[in-house]
This record gives sequence, C-alpha cells and structure tokens, in this order.
Amino acid sequence: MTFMRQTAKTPTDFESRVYEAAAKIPHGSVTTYGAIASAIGSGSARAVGQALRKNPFAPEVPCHRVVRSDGSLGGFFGKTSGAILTRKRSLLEGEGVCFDTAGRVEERFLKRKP
DNA sequence: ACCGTGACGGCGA
DNA sequence: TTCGCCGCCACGG
Repeated sequence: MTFMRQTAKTPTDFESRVYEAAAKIPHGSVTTYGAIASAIGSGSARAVGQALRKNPFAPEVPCHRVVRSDGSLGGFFGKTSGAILTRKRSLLEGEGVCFDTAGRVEERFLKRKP
C-alpha cells in the first residue's frame, strides 16, 4: 500500500491488516471496530482500536469512518472524548453521514457485515 | 516471559 | 434504554 511509508515505527503484521481494511471503507460510509476485527480474522475489536489509536497514516487511512458497534463515535486521535470528537463527527457529516438525536450514526450508513 | 492498558462489544440488571 | 461488569487480544514496559 502506498500509505505504508516509513514513519515512526514499522507496523506489525496485525496493524498492517487493520490499516488496509480501514482504507477500503468507501467515502460516505462507516464501519465498526468489530467489523474490521472479523474481516481480518481477529476476535477482538478492542485490538483493532488499539491499532487505529496511533494510526500513523492519517488521513490516508480514514480512521474517522470507524465507529462503535452501537453507532456512537468511539475515539479519534487517541482521545475518547472532547472537542476532537466533534471534529470526527464533522468529517463524517461532510461526507454525507447523518446522526440521530442521541449523536449516533444512523444505521443505514453502517457496514457491519461485509 | 509476565502484566497492565485500552479509539471495543455483548449481556445482565 | 442506559449502566456496569467482564471477556476479548495485541502492544509495550
């Protein structure tokens, strides 16, 4: 992958798969940590989150299109709350993604089971 | 090699 | 429906 340039440290095998899976998410749609986990054959959505947590390839890897299973935002740039999340939401809205009154992405934009 | 940490998720209360 | 507890598993100290 072109975005796999050398920066800080060499991604592990697992991390590379996470980034590649995330890179496939089409503009205007959203997926979940769990969906990526099963897509790359891991039973842990949490482990996926950990890989994205220090995503060295932003914005080539659109990690803002990865949210929680319940539709809530999850984290962004290492934070799980705060203004940075507003940023994440803005990016998604800019791609046409809509949110409900509870601040969760509407079901129709989620690609859970590929 | 062991242990704590975490951008998660399912389930019971 | 929301909240808390616990299982998950890769990473770094």
